[in-house]
Amino acid sequence: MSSDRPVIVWFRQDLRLADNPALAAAVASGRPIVPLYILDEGSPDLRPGIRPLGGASRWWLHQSLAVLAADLRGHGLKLALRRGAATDVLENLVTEAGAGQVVWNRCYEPGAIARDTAVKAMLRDAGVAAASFNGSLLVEPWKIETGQGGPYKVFTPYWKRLRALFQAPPVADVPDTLPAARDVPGDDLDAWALLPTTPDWAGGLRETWRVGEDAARARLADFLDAAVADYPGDRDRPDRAGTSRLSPHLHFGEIGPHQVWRAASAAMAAGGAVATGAEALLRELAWRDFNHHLLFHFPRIATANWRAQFDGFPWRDDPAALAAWQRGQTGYPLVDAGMRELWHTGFMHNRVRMIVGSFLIKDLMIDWREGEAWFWDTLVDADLANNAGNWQWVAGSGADASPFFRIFNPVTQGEKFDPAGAYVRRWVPELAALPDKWVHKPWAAATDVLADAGVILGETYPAPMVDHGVARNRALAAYKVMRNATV
DNA sequence: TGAAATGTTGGGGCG
DNA sequence: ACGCCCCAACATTTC
Repeated sequence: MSSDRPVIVWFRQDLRLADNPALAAAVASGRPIVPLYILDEGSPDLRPGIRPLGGASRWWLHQSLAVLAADLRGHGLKLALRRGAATDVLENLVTEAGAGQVVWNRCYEPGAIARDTAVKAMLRDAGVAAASFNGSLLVEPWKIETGQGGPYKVFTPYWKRLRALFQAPPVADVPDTLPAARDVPGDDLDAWALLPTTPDWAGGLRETWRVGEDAARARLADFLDAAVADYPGDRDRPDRAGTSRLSPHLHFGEIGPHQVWRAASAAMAAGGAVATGAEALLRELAWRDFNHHLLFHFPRIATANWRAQFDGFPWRDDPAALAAWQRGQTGYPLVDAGMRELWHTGFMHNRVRMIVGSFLIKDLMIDWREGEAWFWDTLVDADLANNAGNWQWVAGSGADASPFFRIFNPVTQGEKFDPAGAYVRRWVPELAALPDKWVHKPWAAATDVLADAGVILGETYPAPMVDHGVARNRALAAYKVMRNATV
C-alpha cells in the first residue's frame, strides 16, 4: 500500500478543520485527501440505536455541512456527500477512490459504536487501513475510572478526578495545506432535503444562529471576552445573555472540547472573577463528558430509567396536556416562555430547561421520555447522551440525579431568576403589559389590572392548566406509592 | 442546580 | 417593668 493512495477523512460529529485529530493524521500521512460525510439515515435495520435526526438538528447539519464544504473548497478540496449505510458507502468509495486508509474521530453512542465496529471490520477485510481518534471528548469514557476500578456514577468525584488528571493536549490549528485527491462524485447537499420547506419553520433559527467552525470559535472568544466573569450568576438568568451557547457547536464538533478547555484555562490566568467563571464553564464541559461516560458504560439509560423503581411510576397518558406543554400554552408564563423560545430558536436557556422539565414530569406527571423526544426534535443541540442524562436528572430517575421531590415552582423560579419578567415578556408577548408583580402569575392579578394589560385569561392567554400546589401534592403522593411498592 | 411545612428566636406593641 | 402576643426572619425538617 503506497502512500500516494488517498486517505478518506470521514467527518461525522467533528465538522471542523482545526483541532481535528483525524484530519491532522491524514495530513501527516502525506496522502491526498478525500473528505467525506455520510448521511446514514433511511436504513434503520442497518443502524440499530441510531435515531433519525430531529428537525432542528437537520437544519443545523445542513448549515454546518455547507460551511465545512466551503472551508474545504477554500483549501482546494471537495467534500463528498453520500447517503446510505456507512459500511456500504465506505466499501464503495474505497474502491472508487483507490483509498489506502480511512480515518475518523470517534463517536460514543451505542448505535454509532456498533456502526463503526462494522466499518472497521469491513475495512480490515478489504485490506484498507483504518484509524480513529478522540476529537470530541476531554477524556474518553474508558480512560477514567473510580478507585474501585469501575465507571463513575456520581458527578462530583468524576469531576475531581477529571480535574486532577486531565491535561489538554496541544490543539492543532487549521492545516496550512491539504493535499487534494481526485474529486469523487457525491450528492448535492440540497438534495438531502435537510431544510424544512412546507412550512419553513426555520426563520427563528436563521435569526438566532451563525453556524460553522468560524462562528463557533467567535462565540467562544466573545464569551471569554465579555460574559465569563459574570457566568456563575448570570448562567441562571434567562433574562440575560450569560451562557456560552456553545452546545450545538460542540455537538456537531464545530469546536472541540479541548479547544474550549485550552481557551478557558488561558483565561483563568487572569485570576479573579474571570477565573471563577472559566472554572464554572469547565465544570459544565465536564458534565458533557460525564453524560457520555454514563451512556457509554450504561447504554440502556438512553431510553430506560437508571433507577428501575421508576418503571413503576404511574405516568399519565395525556396527549392534550403534552401538546399544551409543547406549544407553550400551559398558563404558567415561565414554562410557556421556555417552550416558545425552544420552538422559535431551537434552544432553551438551561435553567428554564430544568423548570419546563420539572413541570412536564411532576406537575403533569408525563413520562420524561416524552419530553426527551420533543427536545430531540426541536433542539439544535440535541445530543443523545446529554438529552437523556439531563432528563433523567430532572426526573430523579438518573444515576446522580436531582431528588424527585425537588419540584420547581414556576412562579418562584420566575420571580427569582427573571425578576422583571423580561424573558417572559419576550417570549409571551400577550403578557408584556402586565406589571412585574403579576407577570409570572397573571391568574392572581385583579381583573382591572388584567384589563389594563389587555389580558383575558382563557382567551388571550390560558388559565393555568393545573394548580401547582395540587399538582405538586399529587406527584409527591405518587412518588411515595412508588417508593413503598419497591422497597 | 427546591419548596413548603414546621420550629425557633427576638424585637416591639400593648395592656 | 413585666408578661404576653404577634409576627417577621431565620433555621430545620420533610417530601
